[in-house]
Amino acid sequence: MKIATFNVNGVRSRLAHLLLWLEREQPDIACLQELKSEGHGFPTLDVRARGYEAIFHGQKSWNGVAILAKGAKPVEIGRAMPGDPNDEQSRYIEADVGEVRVGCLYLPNGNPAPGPKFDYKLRWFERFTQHAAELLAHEAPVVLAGDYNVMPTDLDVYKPERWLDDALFRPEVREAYARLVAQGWTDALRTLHPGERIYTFWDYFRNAWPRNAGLRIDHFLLNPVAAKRLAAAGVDREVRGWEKTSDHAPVWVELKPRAPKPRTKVRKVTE
DNA sequence: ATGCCTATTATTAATAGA
Repeated sequence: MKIATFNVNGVRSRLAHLLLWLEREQPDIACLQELKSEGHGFPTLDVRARGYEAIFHGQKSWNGVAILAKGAKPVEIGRAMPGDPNDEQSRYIEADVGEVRVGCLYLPNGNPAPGPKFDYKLRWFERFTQHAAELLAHEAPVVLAGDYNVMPTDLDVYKPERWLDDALFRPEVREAYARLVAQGWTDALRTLHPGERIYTFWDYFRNAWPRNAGLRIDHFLLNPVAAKRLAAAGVDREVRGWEKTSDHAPVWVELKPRAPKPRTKVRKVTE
């Protein structure tokens, strides 16, 4: 089973990119972020024509998240991150797709830091961490996928010293990510590719893509049940090279099928 | 220290992104 996450940076302006990517890569589940569109702008019929059913949490102009699944509509579990009933921003949606629980997130950017936006980011991170603690022990595989807006370590930044005061790399944010992972989550890409430079985002500025000045900010966290089945993980870098493309590339993981149940012992005789 | 580039919204400029 292939599960992907893709910050599309505008689902309407990036519709052709999204559809071409779905046709080529055929993920079983796709998490999308930065729809930048209200619900009625979501291309339900276009993705259905490619074999996908979708649920989404849209918003005018900004934010917006969606979960797509091949052949079956995701069963929505929730769309509001607990902890702040006044939070109006569409940054999270959670669903069951078959046996897999999927959380699709778009964590706040937080710049400029310090400031109210940075405070909001840290509070959101804390709410997410509390929610994740409940999901960790779920009996079924849990996959938390999306744009976390944090580079976890120096290895995840083309030039760490330049980003020290940025909201994506400040110590508070890296520590928040580390605390989350320490609950028992597996960072899928880093676990399968230790020591490797992996980027998922390249700024539109500064000629970042041609010179590979990238950041790793889109992540997959797996609970122990899912981590046991982790078979492969990667980045669809070629998408970032397309014309008028998103500044993020899609990221994916491959989970092995569920192990067959051990043979049952001799059935108890009841009478 | 700031802009670079891009999308959205609302009217040619402001805001947000990372």
